[in-house]
Amino acid sequence: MIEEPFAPLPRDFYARPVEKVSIDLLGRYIVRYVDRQRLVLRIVETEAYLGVEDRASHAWAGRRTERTASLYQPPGHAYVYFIYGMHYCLNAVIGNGVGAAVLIRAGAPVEGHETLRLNRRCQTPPRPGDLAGGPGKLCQALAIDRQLDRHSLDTEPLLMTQGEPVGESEVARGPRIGVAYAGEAASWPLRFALRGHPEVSRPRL
DNA sequence: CGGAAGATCCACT
DNA sequence: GTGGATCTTCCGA
Repeated sequence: MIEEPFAPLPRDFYARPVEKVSIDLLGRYIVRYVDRQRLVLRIVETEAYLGVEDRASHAWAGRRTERTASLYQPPGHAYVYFIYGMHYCLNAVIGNGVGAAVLIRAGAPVEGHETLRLNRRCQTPPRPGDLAGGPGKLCQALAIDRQLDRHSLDTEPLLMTQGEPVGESEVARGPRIGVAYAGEAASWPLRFALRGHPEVSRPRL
């Protein structure tokens, strides 16, 4: 049967190896309700963070602090954190007990273009990547902050849905962004994107 | 308790 | 391509 694009992804969607989930999330929708308006982005870029064994992960070496407690929730919950004094980043938790998660790095506008643009305070018309071409931009466009940390991603006001799934042949991969400090893990190819999509963040894959 | 760094973005050269 | 903004979080002392 054909799944409706706005049917929520079930919790067990996330209960798989983090790399698989990172790839499978490409093409899916992020659906966000704000003041009864529905905003929709199609996910075009993700990154996998493996947890305890991954020096780039907030759960590296088994770290478990007040902030990173969210990484140890059951599958399909949100981990939203504040970074660089001004940005938020959204993750989907895998729930495997070692702190694995998928960072949502970029999305393409599907619904609510005008509100997305206003949230981002950018000129009209926006250029590709302006609205949600980066993890901080994506959260700003969707008005996501720490209030949504620990939110279950199969219910309003923030959910991930079936969207428009893609085949693995459409997926490009490469090293993750902004983790140069992570030693060997910095070169692991755990960044994934829809091949050639204009809304993917820089540098392009 | 202090200092350093950060899963980023933007303006400027 | 480079540097500044801005402040929470974390770790070591």
